[in-house]
Formats: sequence, structure tokens, C-alpha cells
Amino acid sequence: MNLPSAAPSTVPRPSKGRPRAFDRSEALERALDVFWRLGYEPATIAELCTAMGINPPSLYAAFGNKAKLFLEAVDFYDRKYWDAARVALEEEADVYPGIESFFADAAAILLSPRAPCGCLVVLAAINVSPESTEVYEAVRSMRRAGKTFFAQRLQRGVEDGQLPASTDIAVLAATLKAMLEGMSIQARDGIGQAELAGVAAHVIKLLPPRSTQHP
Amino acid sequence: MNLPSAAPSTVPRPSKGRPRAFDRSEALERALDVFWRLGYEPATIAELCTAMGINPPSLYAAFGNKAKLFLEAVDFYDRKYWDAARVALEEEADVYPGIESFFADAAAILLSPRAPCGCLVVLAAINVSPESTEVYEAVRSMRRAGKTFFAQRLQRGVEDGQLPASTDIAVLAATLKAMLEGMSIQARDGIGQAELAGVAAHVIKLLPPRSTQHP
DNA sequence: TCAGTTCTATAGTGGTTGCTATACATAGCG
DNA sequence: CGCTATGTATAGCAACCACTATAGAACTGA
Repeated sequence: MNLPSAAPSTVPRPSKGRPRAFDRSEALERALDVFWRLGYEPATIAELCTAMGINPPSLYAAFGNKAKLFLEAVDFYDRKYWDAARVALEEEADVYPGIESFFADAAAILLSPRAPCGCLVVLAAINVSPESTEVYEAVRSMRRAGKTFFAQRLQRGVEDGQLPASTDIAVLAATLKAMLEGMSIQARDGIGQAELAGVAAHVIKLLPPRSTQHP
Repeated sequence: MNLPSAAPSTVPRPSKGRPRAFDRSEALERALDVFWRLGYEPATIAELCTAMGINPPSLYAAFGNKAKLFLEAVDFYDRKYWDAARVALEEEADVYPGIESFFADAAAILLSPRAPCGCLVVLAAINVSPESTEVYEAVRSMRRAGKTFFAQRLQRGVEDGQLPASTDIAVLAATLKAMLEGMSIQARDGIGQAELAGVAAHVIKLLPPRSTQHP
């Protein structure tokens, strides 16, 4: 039976043997940047190694293989860039301003000047060869989780008497997710900051009129 | 000075020499299917040849190279699957039902049971290696053309006094395009027909309230 | 019949890919 | 100091990629 072991990188010194000569999470961030700019398959091990400042054997020893490195990078990305926006949407009691500011946040994230444009989860592994199905499925399940997240927040909005009880949660969540994913492609294709913010501002019109009934 | 020569495939007999042993446009459709299912870079020449029923030298003699074959296939796709919906949107005098039925059409196209899911222009060349920049730029410019098409139709809606004069055409067109592209990803990720139709039905809410002024 | 021309099929080309075998370096522990 | 364990660096593996050289086959025109 496994103890809930701490994350490997937080352990200061595993035990004996030659210590690792590079910072694992720093290397992961460099890899994230490469995957983000190029996509999963176009990113080569050679380019990843150059960006990470290490050699292939170190990469494989620390991360397993290219797919695992990518998935770890995607997970890191998701938490680093989207956690705050998700928390804000959950902590905002009213679903209307919650959705409104979530999409405003999203517009800013997708065109963050210190990062590549668009969402890694949406763009990096859309068209991959059949032998990378595992990676495609992983990002797809993350996209599905995003849709479920919207659905749960909307459901709470219904239970709180803000959204009408007749709201079709599943369809509305899919609509919001489609909007968010479409914004990623707009970002990748070079839309301006103000214009994308304008697109995000339209999203609130997709919600039904506020319910007049109390919960 | 070039005469406007007819399309090569419509010419019944070019001239002398051994005649081609396969139907060029039929082979193009087979190639389209492969690119659609796999994406531009994951589709290999070997797989394309198998699907087209020809060998590599015939492919290169008839289409130039992989990139040109892809671009020709994308062009064919765009005309075959989207021309009717575009014409309908232009011929519908009122922009509101025009947009509404355009997105209903789109939902049906993106989940057409006899075709792969999602739009080839959106999905097939999103994440490509740097040496395929030419192909990426080509599909990107097609996406831009789609946005411009929306913008022109909305502009006509303003001029016809249906949309308010204060409508921000550029932002609204970008919003519609984001919605359409997001629907492609939903389709690729396995959304159901009814649910995608529900998403499409939400789009009309993105348009501003109908103008009460006459043109 | 016999060039001249164009397509087809086989069999490869050089280049790139993800990944690793090998050898060596650096740590803890006795 | 060994001994063991784990890291690093070089170099190279087999597999795959887009593409093509070569030779032969099938047509037109004379």
C-alpha cells in the first residue's frame, strides 16, 4: 500500500547517487514553452533538450518519454494559467458576473504578452498521428473537464435561483466551451487584444435572462 | 499572356503520351478524406497513395507535392461542403434568420455522418512544424476570409437597417467566427448532433437587438 | 514500324525522428 | 579507499519521412 508520497521535486534530497544537475521544474517550464509554440508532435526531442539545457538521457530519466513530458507540461500549464480564473468563477456568488469576468480573464490569458497565443490544451495536440492517440485523448479529457466545470457552475446558478430552472445546462456549457475554444483559435490567428476582449464581452449574452424566481 | 485555360481534368484528352490511369478528381477526394481524418502532417504519402490507389510518382506528377495536394484538397472541401451554406446566407435578405440557419447548416456539416467530424480548415493544420508554415498560412488566410465573409454580411445587415448602426462589425464577426471554430472542436471531441444543434441555436443571441430604424 | 512523349511501378535516396547503449562522473555509505 | 547508486555526455540505433532516379509500359503521330 502506497503512502501518499510528496511530489518528487519538493523532496530536498532523495538519497545517495549523483545528484541531478538541473532544476526539474525549471526544465519543465522550458519544455512547456516549446510545446506551446510548436505543438506536441512538431516539438522535437532535440529542440526540447536545447531549451531545457539538458541532453536526451537526462530528459528520459527525469520525465519518462516525450508523451509523459508533454502531459506533465500541460498539467503544469493548466494550473499555472487557469487556476486563478477558475477559482474566481467559483468564488463569485453570482453566475452572471462570474462568467463575464471569467471570459475577460480568458481573453487576457490567451493573448498574454509573455506567452504564446492560444490555449495549449486546445491547440497543441489537435491533429496528431495515430500513434499519439494517448496524448490526444488526454488533452481531450481535459477539454471535457472544462466543459463539466462550466456545467457545474451553471447548475449552481440554477440552484441559487439566478438562472431559470428551464436552462439546458449541457447545451449552455457546450456553447461556452465552444466560445472559449474558438477564442483560442482567434488568438493563434493573430486577433488583437481589444478585439478579443470584445469577443469575450459578447459571451454573457449567451446566458438566458436572469430568473425572477427565488430559490 | 496566358489564356484562361480550362481545368486540366475537364479537358477530355490533353494530347499525346500515355494517358493517366486514374481519375484525378476522384483521387483528390480520396486524399481529402485522409487529410480530414489525420490532419496535414500526420497524413503520410504512403497512406495517401494507398487511399488514392496510385503510387508516389503519379501523385507527384499530378499534384506537385504534399503541400499542393493538401491545398487543392482544402479548396475542394471548402467549395463542396460550405458553398451552399454561404450562398444561402447571402441570398437570405434578413440577416437574423440568415445567421440562424447558417449555423444550423454548420452544425449539420460538422457532424455529417458520411464525413469526419469538424472543419478541415480549422483542424487539419493547426499545430504544424515550422517547415510547413506555408500550409498553415494558407488555411489561416481561409479562416480570415471566413471572418471577412461574416463581416460583409453583417455590414449589409446594417445598411439594410436590420442591425443597429452602432454595431461593432469587426468584433461581432470575430465572435461568430470564434463560435464556428469552437463548434469544430466540439465536433471533433465527440459532441452529439442534437447538442451541437443546440449550441448553434444559441448563436443568434450574440446579434444585437433588431434595429427599429429604417435604412 | 518506329520515334517521341508521358505515365506507371519498383526500389531506393538522404534526412529526421524518438529513443538508448555505452562509458564516464559524482554522490552516500562502509 | 572501495562499493553501490544515480546522474551526465557522446554517439548512434532502427524506423520513418517526403521525395525521386530509373526503367519499362502505353499512347500519338508519321
